[in-house]
Amino acid sequence: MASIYSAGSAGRDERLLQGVIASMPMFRDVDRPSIGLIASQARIQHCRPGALIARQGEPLPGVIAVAYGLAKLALPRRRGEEKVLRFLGANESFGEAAALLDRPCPVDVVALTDAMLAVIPVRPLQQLKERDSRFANNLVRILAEGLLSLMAEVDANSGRSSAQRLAAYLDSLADPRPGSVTCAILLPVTKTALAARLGVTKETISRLLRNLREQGLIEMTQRKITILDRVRLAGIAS
Amino acid sequence: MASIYSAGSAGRDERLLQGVIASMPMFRDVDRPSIGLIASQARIQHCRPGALIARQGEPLPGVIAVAYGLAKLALPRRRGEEKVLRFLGANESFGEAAALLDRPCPVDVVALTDAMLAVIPVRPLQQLKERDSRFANNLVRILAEGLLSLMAEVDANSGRSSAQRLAAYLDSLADPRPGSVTCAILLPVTKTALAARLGVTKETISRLLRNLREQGLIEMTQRKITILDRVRLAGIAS
DNA sequence: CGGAATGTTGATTATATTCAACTGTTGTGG
DNA sequence: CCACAACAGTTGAATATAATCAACATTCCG
Repeated sequence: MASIYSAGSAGRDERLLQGVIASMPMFRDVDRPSIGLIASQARIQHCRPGALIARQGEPLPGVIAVAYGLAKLALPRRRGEEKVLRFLGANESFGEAAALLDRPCPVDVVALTDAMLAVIPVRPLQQLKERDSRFANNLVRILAEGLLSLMAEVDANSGRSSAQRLAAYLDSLADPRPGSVTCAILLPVTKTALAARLGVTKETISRLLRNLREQGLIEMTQRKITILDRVRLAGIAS
Repeated sequence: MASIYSAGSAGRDERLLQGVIASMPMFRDVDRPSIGLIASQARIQHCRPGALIARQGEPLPGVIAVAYGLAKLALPRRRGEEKVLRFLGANESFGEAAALLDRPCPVDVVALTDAMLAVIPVRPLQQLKERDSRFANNLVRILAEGLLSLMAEVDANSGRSSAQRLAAYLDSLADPRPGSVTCAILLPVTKTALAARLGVTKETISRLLRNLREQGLIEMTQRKITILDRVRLAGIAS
């Protein structure tokens, strides 16, 4: 098992850090000097797939921003299983709530691909929050959005069958244009990871996808899935 | 079915409002004049059990603070069923996130007992947030806490059997002193509401409680439950 | 090439829901 | 105060859903 300390190589390229940090929603409209001060205390971290970026229950090294690559936020379950709460992609960040309250990390954070992260330590953020009302207001917005989207997540996953959750997920991956009848999508992660994301086993995902194929709703070649009847698919998601 | 407009009687007792509002964590250390200004735009609402205080998807009349009584936050499911996210008791509040972002209410809010609420309209709160950094910081704290506790909730409810969730719930109701072997607790709500809170049917709750009784872990007289073996109960919660 | 990771499939089992019937409790109006 | 309706809770039988177990196939990579 990978440890936090072997999660990957780290660096302090100031230019890179400023760029990554300045593009975070958190720092929107925050003045350059403040961003520079934060960047000067942050660090870059490169990760290989499977690297453990943060562990549930342990102190958070800081707010984690993904520059490129993909990670997952997961609740560990007994026997190496886990429930994936969400994926964390480029330009997304994690840990604001726990960092600001000095609470332990509520989830495991694990790299799914090669990834580059910026790790922004906690104290400078807490200080900036006190000093800069623009930043504080951004925090309010980000935390409120996080709360509502987590509620939406709970709403979507409770009281819906696994078939409905899968259909909804596939539909959400499809091109937002509703005009196209068929459309090709590429799963961003393995089917096993998708299963954990939907809260089911890989066996169940395999069977559900087979059903969709047998019903003529999709075609499938490994991670490439073609939606043949988006209307009926959306119907299943109900 | 009760409508929002028949949810109960409303009033504007200024003293009462100031007292209720000043005691909210949101307004801690906020100066009196600001609290007075907020209170002057808020209103008191009395509700009977079953009254619909806010409906999912509709605009929120404002942040809702409970002065006394009990309400539930619930995700409506098909056929009149629902998943209860949490109960809202005296001195708790709801709606900060949706109010600040001008988003529709993410859940149904329903009174479970006679209750008195303060309804604080959205605009004054948004304005105070811009003006008062103390208030903004309180908001950050409250939203971050809400986010973490919702995550803890998801953690507790996923991958645990209904028996484990019930045992954990009963244990959480018990007197925090770990010394006492047996202890009497009183369910704050009906068993049907408890079932919805734990995400199961009332039939399942009935059977689970019967099992606990048959195993000699609890005694039960209606809503009064006596825990006979707290250690084994905590063991079931695992 | 070979081994690890990923995915598939069938059989079996566990968990909780659904349906249906019934009992107990509570609050209200006659 | 009692009758009765509405609500809350119990119980058993049948059913649905997805997990688990076990075996095997496929793909990915070094």
